[in-house]
Parts: sequence; C-alpha cells; structure tokens
Amino acid sequence: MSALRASRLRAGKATLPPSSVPEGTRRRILEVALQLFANRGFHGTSVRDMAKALNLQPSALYAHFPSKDHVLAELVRVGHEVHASALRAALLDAGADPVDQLCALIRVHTVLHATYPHLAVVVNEEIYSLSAELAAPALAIREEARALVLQVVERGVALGHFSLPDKGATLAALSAMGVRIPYWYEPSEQLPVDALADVHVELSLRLLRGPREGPIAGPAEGA
Amino acid sequence: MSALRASRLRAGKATLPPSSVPEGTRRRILEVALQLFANRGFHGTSVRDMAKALNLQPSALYAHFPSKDHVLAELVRVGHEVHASALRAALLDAGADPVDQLCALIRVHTVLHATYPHLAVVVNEEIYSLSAELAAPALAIREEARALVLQVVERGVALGHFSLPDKGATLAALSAMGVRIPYWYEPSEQLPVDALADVHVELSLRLLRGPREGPIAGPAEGA
Amino acid sequence: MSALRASRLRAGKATLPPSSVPEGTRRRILEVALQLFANRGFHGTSVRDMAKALNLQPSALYAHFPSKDHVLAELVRVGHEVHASALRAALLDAGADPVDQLCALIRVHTVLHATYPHLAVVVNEEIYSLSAELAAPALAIREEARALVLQVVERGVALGHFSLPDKGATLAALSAMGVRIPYWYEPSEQLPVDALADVHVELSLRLLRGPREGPIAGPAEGA
Amino acid sequence: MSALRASRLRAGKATLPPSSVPEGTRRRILEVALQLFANRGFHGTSVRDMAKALNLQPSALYAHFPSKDHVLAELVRVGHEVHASALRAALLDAGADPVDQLCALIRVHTVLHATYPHLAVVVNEEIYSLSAELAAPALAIREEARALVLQVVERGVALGHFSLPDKGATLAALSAMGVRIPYWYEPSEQLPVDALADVHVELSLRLLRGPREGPIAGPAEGA
DNA sequence: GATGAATGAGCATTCATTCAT
DNA sequence: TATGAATGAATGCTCATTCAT
Repeated sequence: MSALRASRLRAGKATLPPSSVPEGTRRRILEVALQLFANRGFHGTSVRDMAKALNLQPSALYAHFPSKDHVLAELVRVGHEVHASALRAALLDAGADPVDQLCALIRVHTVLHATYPHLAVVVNEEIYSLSAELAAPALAIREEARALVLQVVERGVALGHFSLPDKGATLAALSAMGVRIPYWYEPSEQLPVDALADVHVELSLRLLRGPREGPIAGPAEGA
Repeated sequence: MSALRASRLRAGKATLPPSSVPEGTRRRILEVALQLFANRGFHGTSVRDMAKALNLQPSALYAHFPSKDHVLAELVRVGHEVHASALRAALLDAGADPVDQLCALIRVHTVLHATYPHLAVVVNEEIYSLSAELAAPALAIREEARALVLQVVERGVALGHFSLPDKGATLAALSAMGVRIPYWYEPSEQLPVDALADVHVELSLRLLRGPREGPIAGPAEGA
Repeated sequence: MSALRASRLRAGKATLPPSSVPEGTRRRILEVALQLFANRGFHGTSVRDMAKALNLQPSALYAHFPSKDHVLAELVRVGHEVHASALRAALLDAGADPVDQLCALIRVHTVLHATYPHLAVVVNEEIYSLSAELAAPALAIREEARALVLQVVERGVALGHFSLPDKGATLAALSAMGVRIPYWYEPSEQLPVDALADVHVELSLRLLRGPREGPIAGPAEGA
Repeated sequence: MSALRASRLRAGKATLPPSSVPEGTRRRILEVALQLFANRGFHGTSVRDMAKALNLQPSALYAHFPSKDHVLAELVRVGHEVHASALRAALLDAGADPVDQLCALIRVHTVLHATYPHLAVVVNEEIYSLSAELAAPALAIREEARALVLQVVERGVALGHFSLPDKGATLAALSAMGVRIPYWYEPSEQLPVDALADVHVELSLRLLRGPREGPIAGPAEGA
C-alpha cells in the first residue's frame, strides 16, 4: 500500500543502554520495537512487523509481553529511568556550583539524546500512544527530572550566575535543544558526541547568562 | 476499548490559518483531521474517527480527498506554505540589518508555532507518515526556509554581530525552541503570544552572541 | 475482556463420582475441566483456562491427555458409564415388578443428576463438541440405557400398569425431568436430593398412569 | 482440524418466526447464525463460519451488528419475545378455567419448541454465552413467563383442579418437556406438531392431577 | 511430570476504500 | 455531495499444541 516512507531518524541501528535490560529474547524484542517505533511510530508498526524483524511468529511475543502497549510502556519506562538516573549521577559528580551543575546536566542530557536517539524519540513522541495508566510511571519520573533542572537554575539565579527572561520558556528551550537532537544530528568526526555536548553546554550558558551588548569582537567560528 | 490516552497538545480547538483554505466541507475535514492527527497521530486516527467527528459517513470524505494520505499531505503542505511565506514577509519588513532580520524571523517562527500548535505538530511529526512523493513539496519548502535563516545568520556572523560555537547545532537550537512550543505552551495573560515571541527573540540573540564573562550584575526576572 | 458471563449451573464445586477416576493429577484435571466445561461449555473453555485453574502450565496437561478433546471424551465416557451402571444396579435391586423397576430407575436417574449436575450437563450438552469417533462409546452406552428404560416401560404397559399417550414423547418426558435438574435445582433442607427423587418418582408414575377424572379430592401440597 | 462433529439438532433448516424480524440482510444473518449456533454452539461458531454461510465477507456483518455477541443477543431476545407473547396470546384465548388455561399454555409452549427447535436451543443453551448485560432483557422476559405459568397452576390448585407433589419440581417438569423437544423430536406424519402438542397437554394434566390408584383398566396405546 | 519458549492457524474486529443509489 | 452496504487486507491477540530442557 504505502510507498516508500521517510524514516524519522537519521541514525541506523537502534540500541538500548547496555545494562538497562538483560540479554535475551525480551531485550531483542525491545530493541526491534525501539527501531520500528522510532521510525514509523507505535501506531505505524504492527506486531507482525515486529515479529518479522525478529524472525519470530507474532504469537511468540506474547510469551514476553502481555500486549504491544506493554512493549512501548517498557521502552518509555526504561528511557525515562536511564535519563533520570544519569541526571542524578551527573549532579552528584558536579560539586556545589550551580554553573557546574547546570553544565553537567546539559552535558548528560545531550550525550543521552545523541547516543540513544531512537529511545529519545520514542520516549518523547510515542508516550502519547500509551494509556494514562501505562504512561503514569514515566510521567512521574519526567516531572522529577524537570524539578531537578529547575532547582539548579533557580539556585543559579539566586546566586547571581543566571538571568532568565522567562523561566518556563528558558527551561523549555534548554530541554528542546536536547530533545530535537535525533531529528538532525548524526555522530561524525567533525562533531562527535562529546563535541556536541560542549556546544550545547556553551549554548546553554548563553541562554542563562545575559548577552553581551553591541557587536562582538572576539574570535569565534564563522563557517 | 483502549483506555484514556494522553493528548499530545495542551491547546483545545485546532484551527487552520484563516485564508489558507477556503470555507466549506473541505476545510472542515482538514480542521478535524488537524485536531485528530495532532493529538493521536496520523496512524492513530482512522477515517471513521474523522467521519464521526464530522458527523459524516466515512465514504463522504472521498468526495473531497482521494485518500486519507492526501488529507495529511494537504495539511503538511498548507503548514509549510504558511510558515515559509510568513518568514519571507517578515524578512521583507525587517530592513537590511541581520540582527533585525533574525529577530523578525524568530518572532514569526514563534508566533506561528504558538498560534497554530496543532498544525506545527502535524507538520513536524506526521510528515514522516507521508510517502516520499507526497512529502516532497513540503520538504522542498522546508529546505528553502532553512536556507533563508542560514543566510541571515551567516551575514550576521560576517558582519560581526553573531558568533556561533557550531553553525548546525545553533541553527537547530533556534529551530527547536519554536518547534517544541506546542508541547508546553498555552497562551495566557501572564505570557501572551507576543510576550513569548519577545522572550524567544531575546533567547535567540543570547544564542547568537557570546555570553557575558563572569557573574551577572543587571536586573532580570527571578521567579 | 469479556464481561461477566452467567454460569450455566447453580451448584458450586464440580465433583466426579468418587471411584470413577483414581486420585491424582489426572483426576484433578478432569474435575477442573468438568467445572469449566459445565459452566462455559467446551468451546468456551481454553486449555489455558484449565491450566490456570490447576495452577499448571498448559503444556503440563499433555502429559495426561493427548488433547483437550480427549479430556471431554473421558468426562463424557465416565458420565455415561456411571449412569448406565447405576441404572443396571438399581434394576437388579428392584425385583420383578415393572412399577418398582421404573421407580428405581427414576430414583437413580434423579439422584445422579441432582448429585453430579456438572457431569450431567457436560454429558448431555457438550457431547456434541466431540467428533463422531470420540462420542461413539458414550452414544452406545446411552442407547443401552434408553433400551433398558424402554423395556421396563413396555413391560409395565403389557402388564396393565402403565398407559402412555405416546411412547416416544413420554419416554422423552421421563428423561427430560432428570436432564433439566442441573438448570434449576440446588440441594436444600426443604428439598434434599432424596426428597427430589421421591417427587420425580411420583411425577413419573403420574405420567405413566392415566390421570384421575374430574376434580381432585385428596390432600396434597398447595404452596 | 475437528473431525465430523455431531449436530445437536435433528431438524434441518433453521427458521425464525415470520414476522419477528424484517426481511433483508439482517434477517439472513440471524437465520444463518441461528442454524450455526444451534448446532455447534456460539463458541463453536466463528464469524468466518457465519460469513461463509452467507456468502459475505466477515467484515460485512459488522454493518449490521456491532459484534458477534449482539447477534446472539438478538436471537435470544427475539426467541424470548416470541415465546412470551405467544403465551400471553394463548392465555387471552383460553377463558377463565385454569385447566383450559394450562392446556393452552402447554400447547403453545410445545408448538413453539417443535416448530422452532433451533431458536429454542439457542435461547435455552446459548444464553449462557452472553454477558450479564446482554442477557438481562431476555432473563426478565423469562421470569415473566414463569410467573404466568405459576399463577395459572396456583389458581388451578386453589380451585381444586390440580394437586402437585412439589411446586418447583413440577413446574420444572412441565417446562422440561418442552425444552427437550429439539433434542429428540422431528415432525412426521405419525406425530405432527399438533399431535405432539396433544400428547404434551395430556402428559401435563397427568402431572398436575393425581395418578389413579392401582392398575389401569381402560384402553391406551401400547406400542 | 512439569516448564517456558515457540509455532502456525485461527480468532473477532477494524482498516481504508469502493460503488450503486 | 452524501449514504449504506460491501470488500479484502490487515489489525492485535488467543488458540491448541509441540518440544527441548
């Protein structure tokens, strides 16, 4: 029926963070689902599609997950958990300076979205295909993460390091930079993941500190 | 059957820019499709869903569009066209200063995403449900728009107004701020659309000019 | 999934006649199947349902029966055998008087249907879910039983004790009284199984002897 | 898969009472379903079976009924309604004598079960495959009918025409005679439907009046 | 005897779409 | 333009059963 359809993601093979899910058929199912859900969406992927990609009968999936929805729910849960725990770990490593803390959070946020773009897309877009019940755990984790960043930003403001035109919009902009990575970025020699993280850290600091007045003197990339 | 699902958008009623499509059943179909595709996705919306929301029989839609895909294609085309022509118009009004030009582009980009969030989401997410053939016109327009912004930014850099750590990432960040608006923003008295545009203009300038050194002295919002 | 469904039987726990099947997993399977087949029918019961009720995996059943059909076949066979042998035993105890014989047959028929209602239902309704091959042994036994009753009735007619308006219909009515017991009867203090048997014996005699002429004088229950 | 299976019913073609359902595809579906549900049971009949017997695609059925369950529910409802209204009509024709009334009720009960055996079987056996919600209307009608018969019998007892050993069991026996008809009876020249009704009326009167004492003198059928 | 993963057919139902009216 | 009945493919899922362990 449908002619050649565009893939949402540039990146090729979908991978799950190594220790987030144990090896085995269950993990294989999750990785295949990740690939397909990221590129065609949850509703654009059939159980038969998944089974075919796994070289399994559709019915075999039901020994591992009670429904297609539960596969998505698990991906969304894992994605949120990996993200939240990475943020927490970054914060613990960062010391007490809110600028350092913010940089650490942005770095981790960027690295995760650049390293696991499929998971990022599924977590951010396909969560809306979940019932309220199945989405709830992930949404709770998400709210925690937002609160974490908010707290750091607010401390930075209180200590005179940051100055925001509007808190909600600025926080959203900070998040958006990361969230959109899967749609344009592909790791390359010119811009490996770490370099992208450096750029995003720099951009984040620009967002949070006021701009210079007038024209710019110093050297910076022009190309 | 399926339990309550989250809606992707905060905003309520989906609307199409006034003169983008003439009044009539055809426009009604597009607006209903806009609402449903934005909230449930193209694949998550059936022709029956659309017909029910229109108080029509499914077969009646085929008097107006040759297929469900063509409804989406039309929405995507209209969305891209409205966006591109608004950018062009803004640029014409902005004079020759690249800073003014950039501000005008960001303002329009922001206002459109805040005013037509459903259209923005469909244009940005559901385009991937289109065949290459049907998506092509929109993708061409999209490329033009990107080139437009790129040109302005590059002129700003050349004239010493802007300084970017990485052109691709910074352009992406500029775009991302707007693209993510439908996911968090709702017009309100505290932050009406124009004020949001002001904020995004300010944030964009921060991204494009270097940050101040050291801590911040001047007054800024704290809340 | 499926909403609450009515149960065919009033009675609670399904039991098999004590010595009809030796204790063990095989018997447990038969009793669980009896319960489920009686209430939801053979086609309305899945092997998974049976396994779940047994706290076993579906595959475990196949160590005891070659197929789901064979479980039903065994229930049907046991039910018929218990019934037929009880009829034979009753006849042996009853002496030579066809009235006594008929009463004995009816009593046993009634007691069995009242005591093992699940088995009665499965034997009478679910036999139609069996292949001709698997149903054959039971049908043979059934024919024997019918012949037995027929003989007794015919002797009663020949000896002037009974008078039937139509042999087929009357035999069917005799049988029907018992067969329908599981659908309405539940043992109680007011009407224990033995009392029900007395009633059915009385009713059977009424069917087989002609009615009184005119109105009724003597005392009888009214309520 | 399944080998030759027995049919529950002797009778051939399933028919619905003429004016119970208007002509058209909807009626054709109901009649085919009646045939299949009666012989193989609701759970033993697939929508594909029904569609094949109708020379239709399975999906076409869903233009007429929202689900397979609703087809059964409609059959069960129609069956109950036809039965109840026939009983009411019979009673209106019968005059004030409880004996006449009872005879009229039995006659109608018998004629319906003999004329529409498929419907009788579906109504009596397959109602248990319905959810409580879908079964409710039919069960309500059923209770009314029972109350009707009960009232007639009680008046007969009060006026000294009837004498019952046990009201519940006797009512059940009266009903059972009719309910079991589809399992053994086929209209024939020797015993057409009307003759069967005569026999059942006679048997019913025997059940409700006491038996003669001692052996039988008068002439009666012997065969 | 029992498990758990797997099979392959089949389930009720929904899909986008067509067509005669 | 719109309807209502129909199609044929596809949907998510369950079925009875097998088999290696």
